[in-house]
Amino acid sequence: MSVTSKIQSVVIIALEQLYNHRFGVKDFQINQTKPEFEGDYTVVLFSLLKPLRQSPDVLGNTLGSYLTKQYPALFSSYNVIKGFLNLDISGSFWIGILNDHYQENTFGKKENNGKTIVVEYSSPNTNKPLHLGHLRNNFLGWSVAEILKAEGYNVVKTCIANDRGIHICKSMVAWEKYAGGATPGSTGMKGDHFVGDYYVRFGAEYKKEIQELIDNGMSEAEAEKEAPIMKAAQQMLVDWEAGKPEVIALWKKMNSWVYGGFDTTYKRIGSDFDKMYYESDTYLLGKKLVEEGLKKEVFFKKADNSVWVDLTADGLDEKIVQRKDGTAVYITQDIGLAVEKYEAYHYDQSIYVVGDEQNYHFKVLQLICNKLGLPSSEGIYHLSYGMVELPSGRMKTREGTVVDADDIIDEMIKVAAQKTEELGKVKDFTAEELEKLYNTIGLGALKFFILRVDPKKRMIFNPEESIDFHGFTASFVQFSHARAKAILRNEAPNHQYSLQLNETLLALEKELIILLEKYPAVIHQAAQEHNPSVIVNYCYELAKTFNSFVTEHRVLKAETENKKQLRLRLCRMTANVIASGMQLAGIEVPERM
RNA sequence: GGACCGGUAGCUCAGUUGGAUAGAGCAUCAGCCUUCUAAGCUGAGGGUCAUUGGUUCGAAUCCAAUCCGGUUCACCA
Repeated sequence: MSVTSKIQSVVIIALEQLYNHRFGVKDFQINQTKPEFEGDYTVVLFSLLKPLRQSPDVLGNTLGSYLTKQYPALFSSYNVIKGFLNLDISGSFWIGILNDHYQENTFGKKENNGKTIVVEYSSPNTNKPLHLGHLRNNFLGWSVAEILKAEGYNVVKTCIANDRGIHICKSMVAWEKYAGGATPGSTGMKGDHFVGDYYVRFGAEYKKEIQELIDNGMSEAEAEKEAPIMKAAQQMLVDWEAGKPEVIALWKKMNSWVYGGFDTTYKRIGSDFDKMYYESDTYLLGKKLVEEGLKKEVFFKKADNSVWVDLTADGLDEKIVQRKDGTAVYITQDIGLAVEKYEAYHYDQSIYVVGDEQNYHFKVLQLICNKLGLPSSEGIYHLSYGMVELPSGRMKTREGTVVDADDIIDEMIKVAAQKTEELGKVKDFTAEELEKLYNTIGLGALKFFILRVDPKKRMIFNPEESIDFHGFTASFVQFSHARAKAILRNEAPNHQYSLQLNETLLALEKELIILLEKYPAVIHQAAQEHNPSVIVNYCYELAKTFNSFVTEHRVLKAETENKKQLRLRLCRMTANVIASGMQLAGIEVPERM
C-alpha cells in the first residue's frame, strides 16, 4: 500500500472517530507538500470544512494532533497553514520502506490479475520501409504492453500487416517493368528499402506518363485515369484478387523481401509480436458480420447494392461498410478482426495503437461493434497518438523529407559512438561491449526523446536535439544508473547490517526515498492512462535527484557506518528502479558508460 | 460548414485530474573536477498559462464564447 493511500485511510478513520462522519477516498486530497513548506505530505482541508462545520485552523490542529498521537510510527509532526495540514512522515517509516524494497527487482510490479489485454501496434504497409512515424507507434505500443504486464495483465502483442491493395501492386508493377530481375540479394540492399524504391519509381513514372498525356491534349483528370502504368497496377490488383498464380508468386516474393527488412529493423529496436495478422487473410472476415448486420437491421442496403450504417443518431454520418460490388472496405476488415481477436483471446481490453488521423474511424468501429452486439465492443480502446513533425513541418513523401527509421537509428548510434570515444571512459571495453554500449546509448536516446512526450500530443522531432546527450535525455538517466553501479562495484550493501531506524535523513536522502516509494503508483498511472511518458518523466526526475545526492554526499566515505549502509541501499534501490522503469520504456541501461 | 484534438519561458516539453509563490531541459550568463563516473552539480535571468467572461473559499486545470494551428467528415487504407 502506498504512503498516500495509507494517509488517506488513516485520515478517514480519524475523521470518523473525531467527528462521527464517514468520508470517502475522493472527498479530500492528499498532495506532496510544496518544498517551501515544512512537511512531506499535505491533507487539503477545504473540502472537509463544510460537512464538518469546522474552521481550517481547528480542524487542522485537531486532525494533526490526533494523527501524530495515534500513528506515531507514521507521523512525526505536523503544522497547519491556512487550509493545509502538512504532515511530517517519520524517518523510521522511510527507512523501513528502503529496507523492505531495496533488494527487489520486481518492486512496483503487480501480481497477475487474470485479465487479458490485446495490444495491436506497428501495422506497417509492405510497400515501403518504416519511418519516424512508425517508430513512435512501435515505441509506444511496445512500452504500453510492457507497462500493462507490469500492472498485472496478460498481454498479447499483435501486428496487422497491410500487405495487399493498390499500393502494393504499384511497387510490384514497377519492379516488373524496371528491375530487370534485380533482387535485394543481387543489389545488397535491405529488402524493405529495395521494394520501397520501386514504389517511389512507380510514382515518378506515373507522373511522367500523365504529363505526356496532357501534352497530347488530354485533361489532367483523364490522364490520371488513363496512364498505362496506373492501369497496369489496377489490373494487377484484379488479378491478385482472382488469385492469378504468377501475380500471387510475385506478391509473395516481394512481400518476403519486405518482411526480411522489417525483421531486421524490429530486432534492432526491440519490437516483438505474439501474433501476426495479415490483411490478405482478414479482408474477407467482416463480410459474414455484414450479412448478420443486415438481418439485425443494423445496416441497410442502398439501391446500388452498397451496404451502409446510419450513425447520424450518434452525431456522426452514414458510413459505408461494403461496396456495391460486394467487396470489403477498410472498416469491414476491422470489424472482422475485432471479432477474431475476441474469439482467440477473450480479451478484457483491445488496444489499437494508431495515429490520431484515424480517431473518426475508431469511433465508428466501436459504434458498429456495439450495434452488432459484439462482446468485444466495450473493450475497444484507440490509443491515439499525434503526428511526428520536423522543425520544418510535416514529413512529406513527395518532398523527400520523410525521416527513414533505419537512417535515424544509424545516425543516433554513430553519434553515440563518437561522443563515447571523445569522453574516453571505456577504453578497456571489447569490440562487442562497445557495440552494445553504442546501441544502448543511441537507441535509448531515440526512444526516450519520442516517449517523453504525451502520446496524444503531436510532437516535433528535432534531429539536433534528439542526439543531445545532456539534460532531459536517456543518456542522463543511463549515466545516473552507471554512476550508482560504479559505487556498488566498490562496495555492495551489507544485507546483514541492520539499519538504525532513528537515523536522521538528510533532505536529499529523504527526497530519494519518497520518489522511490512512488514508483508503483507511477506504473499504475502509466497503465491507467496508457502513457509511457509518465514512466519516462519519472525516471528522469529520479535520476536528477540521485545525481544531486551523489554529488553532494559521499557514499563510501560517509560519516558513519550506518550512513554508509543507508546510502548503499539507496544506490541499490535507485539503480534497480531506474533499470526497471527504463525497461518499461524499452530502454536498456549500461553498467558503465 | 459539422465533429474531434491542441495553444504553458526564445525553443522542446512537464504540471500528481480544482489547491499554497506555474516547473524541467535546451539556449544565455556566473561558479564547481587531486574526491564513489563532470554524459554531472550549484546559482541567475527568462511567464498576461491564446483572449474574454463564468462557476467557488481557490482555475493553467471545469463551463461558454472568440482567435490561432492541426486532424477528419472517400465505394483510400
